[in-house]
Amino acid sequence: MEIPVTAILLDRETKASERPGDHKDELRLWLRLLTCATLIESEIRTRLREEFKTTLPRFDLMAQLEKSTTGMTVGEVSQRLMVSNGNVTAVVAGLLADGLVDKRPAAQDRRVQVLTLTAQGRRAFKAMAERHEDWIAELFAGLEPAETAQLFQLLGRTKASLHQAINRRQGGEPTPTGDQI
Amino acid sequence: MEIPVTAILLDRETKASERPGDHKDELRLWLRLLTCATLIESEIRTRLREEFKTTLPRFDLMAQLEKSTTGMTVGEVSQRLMVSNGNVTAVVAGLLADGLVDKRPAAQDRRVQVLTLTAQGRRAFKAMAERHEDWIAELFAGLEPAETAQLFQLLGRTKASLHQAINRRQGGEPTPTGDQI
DNA sequence: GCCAAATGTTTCAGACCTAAAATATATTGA
DNA sequence: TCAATATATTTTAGGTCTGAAACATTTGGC
Repeated sequence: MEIPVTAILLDRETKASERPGDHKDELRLWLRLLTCATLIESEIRTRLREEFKTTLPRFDLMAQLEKSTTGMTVGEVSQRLMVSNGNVTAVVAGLLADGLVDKRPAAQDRRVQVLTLTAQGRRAFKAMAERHEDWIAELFAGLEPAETAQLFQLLGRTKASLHQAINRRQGGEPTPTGDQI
Repeated sequence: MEIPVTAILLDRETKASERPGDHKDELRLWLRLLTCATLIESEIRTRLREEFKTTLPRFDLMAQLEKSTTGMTVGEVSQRLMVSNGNVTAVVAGLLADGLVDKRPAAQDRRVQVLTLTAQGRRAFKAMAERHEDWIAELFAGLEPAETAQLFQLLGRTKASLHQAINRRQGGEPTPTGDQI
C-alpha cells in the first residue's frame, strides 16, 4: 500500500516539466496567492482610507482587541498579527493619541502592557467592521459557496504545510545532530 | 454518490449563522488567505536576508526585470508588482547603488526611464532565484500535486472575482452626481 | 536576600510603502 | 505655433515594518 516517494516525485516532474529539480508549479501557485492577497489588501486599504480615514494596520490591531474582552498584551497582539513588537508599539501609539485604545501595565507583572479598546474605539471599530465584512463578501462574490468552502479547506492544508516546513527548519537548525527532512 | 449542492449550501448556512447579511465565511477565508501569504512572505524574507543579505522587494523587482530582455519602464514594473511608482523609484535607487540595475531614459520618449539588470544583476539574481524556487517548493511540500493544482485553479477564480468587484466599483464611482453614501 | 538568566516592551536605524504634489516631457488641437 | 492637456517619473510627508540593541521587570538558583 506504500507508494514510493520517488514515484510521486517522478510523476510530478514529468507532468510539470522535464527538468529535474524544477518547481515552477509551486512558484506559480505562490505568485497567484500573493496577487490575490495584494489585490484584497490594497482595495481594503483604499476603502478604509476613503470611508473612515484610517489605515489597515490600525484596523487589524483594533480587530484583535475587539475579540478579547479582558484585553491583550503587546506580545499577544504582535503574535496574532505576525508583526514585530516594535511595530505594535508604534501603531498603538497612534491609536492612543486618537483615544481609541487604552494601554496600562498589568497589575501582577509590570513588564506587561495590557491593551484594550476604549468605548470610543469599540464604537469606531463596530462601524468599520460591518462595512469591512461587506467589502470582503463583495470581493469574493464571484465564487460559488462550494468553491469558497473548498478554497478555505485547501488553504487550511496549505497553512499546515507552511508550519511544518517552517518548524522543521527552525527546529532542525540549531541542533547539529538533528537529521533534516 | 452525488451530494446535492443545495445540501451543501444549507449545511453551510445553518452552520455559519442564521443572521441575514452575514458574511463571516468570506471573512474567515480572507483571514486564512492572508495568514498563508504572510507566513510565506516572512519566511522568504528571512531566508533572503540570511543567505543573500538582500530584501524581498529588491528580489521581486529584479525578478520582473529578469523576465524582460528589452528592459521595463518604471511604470510597468510598478504595475506588475502592484506598488506605487514612488516605491519603485526608491527600491531602484538601492539597486542602482549596488550596480545590479541600470536606468536610462528611453530614446524616443525622454519621460520614460528604462530599467534593465546589469550583468552582475543577472548573475546575482540567477543564484537567488534557484534557491527561492526550492524554498517555495519546500513550503508547499505538504500538499499533494492534485491539491496544488486545485488550489491554483481556485485562486484563478478568486483573482477573477476580485478584478470584477474592483472594476465594478472603480467604473461606477467617478461618474455620479456626487452622492458620498 | 541577591544575582543571573529569562521575559516583555520600547527604542533605534534603516528600508518599504502610499497618496498627493511637483516636475519633466509629449501630444493635441485651435 | 503654442497653450492646454495628458503621461511618466520623482519628490515629499507620513505611516508601517523589521531586526537588533537597550531597557525594565520578574523569576529561579544559590
